[in-house]
Amino acid sequence: MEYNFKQIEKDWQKYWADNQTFKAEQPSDKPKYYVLDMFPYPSGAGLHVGHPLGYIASDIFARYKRHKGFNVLHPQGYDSFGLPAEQYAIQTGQHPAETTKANIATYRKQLDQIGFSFDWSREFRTSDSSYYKWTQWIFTKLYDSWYNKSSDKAESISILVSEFEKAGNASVKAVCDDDIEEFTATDWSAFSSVEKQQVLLKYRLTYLSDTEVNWCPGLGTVLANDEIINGLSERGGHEVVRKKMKQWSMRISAYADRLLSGLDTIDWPAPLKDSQTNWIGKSKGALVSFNTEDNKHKIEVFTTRPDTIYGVSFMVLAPEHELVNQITTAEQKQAIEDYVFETSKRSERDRMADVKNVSGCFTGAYATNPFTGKLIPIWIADYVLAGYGTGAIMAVPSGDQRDWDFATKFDIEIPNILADKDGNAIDISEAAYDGKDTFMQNSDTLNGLNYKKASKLVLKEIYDKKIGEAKVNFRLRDAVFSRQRYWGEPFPVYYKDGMPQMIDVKHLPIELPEVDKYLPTEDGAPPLGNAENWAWDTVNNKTVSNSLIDGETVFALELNTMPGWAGSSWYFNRYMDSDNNGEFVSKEASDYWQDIDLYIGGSEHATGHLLYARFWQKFLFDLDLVPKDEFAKKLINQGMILGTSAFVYRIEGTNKYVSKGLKKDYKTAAIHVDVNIVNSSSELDTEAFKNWRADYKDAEFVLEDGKYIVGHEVEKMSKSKYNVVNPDIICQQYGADALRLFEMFLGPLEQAKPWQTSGISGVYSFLKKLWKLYIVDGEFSVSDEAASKDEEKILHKTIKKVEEDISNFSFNTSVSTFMIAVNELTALKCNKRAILEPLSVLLSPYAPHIAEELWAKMGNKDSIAFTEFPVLDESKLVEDSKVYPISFNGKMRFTMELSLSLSKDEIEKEVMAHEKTIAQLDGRTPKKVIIVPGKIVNIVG
RNA sequence: GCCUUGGUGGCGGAAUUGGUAGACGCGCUGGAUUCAAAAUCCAGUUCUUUCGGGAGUGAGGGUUCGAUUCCCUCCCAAGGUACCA
Repeated sequence: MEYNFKQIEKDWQKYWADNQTFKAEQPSDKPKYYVLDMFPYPSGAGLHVGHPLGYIASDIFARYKRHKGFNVLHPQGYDSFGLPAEQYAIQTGQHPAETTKANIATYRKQLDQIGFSFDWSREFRTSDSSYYKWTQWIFTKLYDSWYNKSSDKAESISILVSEFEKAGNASVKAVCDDDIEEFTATDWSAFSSVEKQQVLLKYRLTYLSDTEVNWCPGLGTVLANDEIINGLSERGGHEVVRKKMKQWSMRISAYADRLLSGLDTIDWPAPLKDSQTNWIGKSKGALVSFNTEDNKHKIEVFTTRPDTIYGVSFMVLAPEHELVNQITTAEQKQAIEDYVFETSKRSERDRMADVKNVSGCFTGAYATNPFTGKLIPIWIADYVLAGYGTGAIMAVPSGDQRDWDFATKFDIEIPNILADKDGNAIDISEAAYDGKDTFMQNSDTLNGLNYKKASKLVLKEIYDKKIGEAKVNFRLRDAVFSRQRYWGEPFPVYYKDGMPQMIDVKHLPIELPEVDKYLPTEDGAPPLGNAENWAWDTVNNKTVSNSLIDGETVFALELNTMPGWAGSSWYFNRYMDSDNNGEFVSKEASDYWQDIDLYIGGSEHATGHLLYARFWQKFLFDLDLVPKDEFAKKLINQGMILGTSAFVYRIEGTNKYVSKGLKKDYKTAAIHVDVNIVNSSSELDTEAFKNWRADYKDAEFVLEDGKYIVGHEVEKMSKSKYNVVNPDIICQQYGADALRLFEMFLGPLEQAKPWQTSGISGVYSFLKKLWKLYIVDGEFSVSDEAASKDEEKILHKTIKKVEEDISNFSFNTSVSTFMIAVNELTALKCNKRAILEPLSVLLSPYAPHIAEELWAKMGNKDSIAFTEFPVLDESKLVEDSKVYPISFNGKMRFTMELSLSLSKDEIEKEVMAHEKTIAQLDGRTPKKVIIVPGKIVNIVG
């Protein structure tokens, strides 16, 4: 009767699959609970031990909630569109769909052997046309919508059209392009069809525009800001340059305020909320116009410190600013052109590399400070960004370090407008002072006022002078939604007279066409330009050969595809009703499931997926298509599991390797070595090393004590560092239950922690010990005897801790609790059903296979999965009492912690039992015992 | 620079209304069992010590009878972010 985990795990996985044990009920009278993992992109490398961490945690919670009587939705699927499959296709010619299919098969096999309680009947892939049909549909909905600032929500574009017909656009308050001219109802009706479409495009929530994009020549595509790290592409590390292209964009800026305020309503980790807050970057300030000296031009600036306007001594425009050419004087023309050319040549990367370097060029023009009336020079400099604010600033060198640096370098005046509370000027000779705890000086009507009062007053004056207004500015820009890639959702869009037209939902999905090669075409069009049947027949409503394009009934289709985040921005809604062919999700399903109760995934999605998904959810909510405007109530970021890399030390210039302890005597280079040929005491298998790779065939070693000892370092788990541990091997050697317990035991869920395979022996021997509890004289046996007080105490202690831990997501300490319980029960030789049955239920979320097996062996018919969670009986918990002296109102008192279950008499007894201790502590004996609620007893000395 | 999180034995980590610091596991040491090994079981394992003790949760200070826990200053590490006006 050995603990045969291989057989047990195989049997129960089959049982769960055959019985569809974890299929969510629908409809159901039970309360719902929706637990979701961020779905994986199925990469070719398969899973390593780090990947299942979050899945194990969510699985524990899902199983726990089932025990608690909830109807649990715990689905899984795949985010299967993406760049790696496409890159592989470019290299090998293999269709991305094939690669993806094969990778998913591997993933599924790996996931299944860990014993997750996923409801696989709801599985889908974002690359399924039955799924992306609805991604395309949501796109058309966005296209058919605009953002009404008056009602603060998205509305149908037809409402906007009827408004235009009635009264033009003067009274329309919308989030839209900023280059819109006013028109009346008469103007509107006079517009041609194409003109009308052009106007409407500026209002739609998804729109076409010439956008300056991050073009990555290495990948042949456009990247979003969050796909760029330090000026290089996240994938591949290729250079990224700025380029103008006609692109679809998402008007996420319309939701900036709601995305910000919505954060207060959800239970997400603080760092994640902070990074979204930063990303949205709301800043309150003012728009102020400065006239040029000749009064011909107005330069509008955005500032968060309008109170410092008396300290403005120059202005700076971004080199790309549209007024640069118009205001530059003849003498400065050449210098300015040179400077603009220089900056445009510099890549983002160069610009970031020398942030410290102050550069700029004088335009020769002057503007008037509207408050002081003084003339101030207008410069251009690349520290002012065209894309933020108005692309121009009023420079206050006394209060802004960059302005101070600039003024110092180019010898511009630095007027001091800042004083302390006593009216003494603040020293700005060495650096600017950017604190807000100052009082104004040399500022006319603002003198002596603090930051708050001065800001308020100056805003009023700006408004009265009609030179500006208060303004809230966001860093968040509209998201570019076009990718020049093959392996993504095609747009449901064709072009008529150069204007985009949506294809009706009736004719969706527009399926991804076949192409012979996955690279951009010769003339630089996206890969879909290679497709031969990529035209839209508006009579028969189907895709047809490009040769039939006539501009009358057959039109060219959009060649771009959607970005990776399109499919992942709404998928959580689809699991609620994944087989529905008529709707993206039915009203009944979304009314029942509502939103995700617990969402688990990595923090790397903070400003990508998690922001876009919130945006789409709010949009769908505005259209009354989903019941909640935030899609996930609670979110947990699981920490990464790091690999422990191993190193050998090659003596420089040789093929000789020195053991770690002796390396200080040599000049060495550390080289990664496969962790699989190193044993648990850091000893290298030198023969395996020689056979590992051809270069090491003739390797020689300098040993210490006859062994080669490797060095270790904790790093991210990755193939190239040879530190990847495959869960398959762990499952083979120790079983899925041991893997699950160990991953939880490693440390707090949200924290990064290193993997050490040797540590798994602890949880493995725990499982063996548990199994042995049931074996008496070689036979499986449980006793029906009543449990003793000690045994009950062990059980209830465990119930209490495990339940607390699960609700706090501290799964790591539960594992310790189980170990302690089993050690104690082993010492008592307890094989009583009254203890072991509830213990199995407690353990089942963590180690479901062994729990089910023992549950069945104890003679229970139904699966343990739906058995009620054991209820805590506090009276069984008799803890030892503790005595502490405390001081209260000057008198010496004592505090004593007693078990809750004790009666008044028992408390008296306990107190008297501690009399001696108390006397020792304070030299007195207690006179009176005061019992207060809870477990504290005050004893007045 | 800014924001966030964290800093406890050889290692991963326990310890919250402030109350016996180091649970549990790994590793290590000794023992039992074995022809031997594996497995298993038992004991020990923060440091230091003249065996009475003493010190100890990144450093320093504060509050308190009592601080890993609360407050202040600083140091270090990890993650995010950045010419954002």
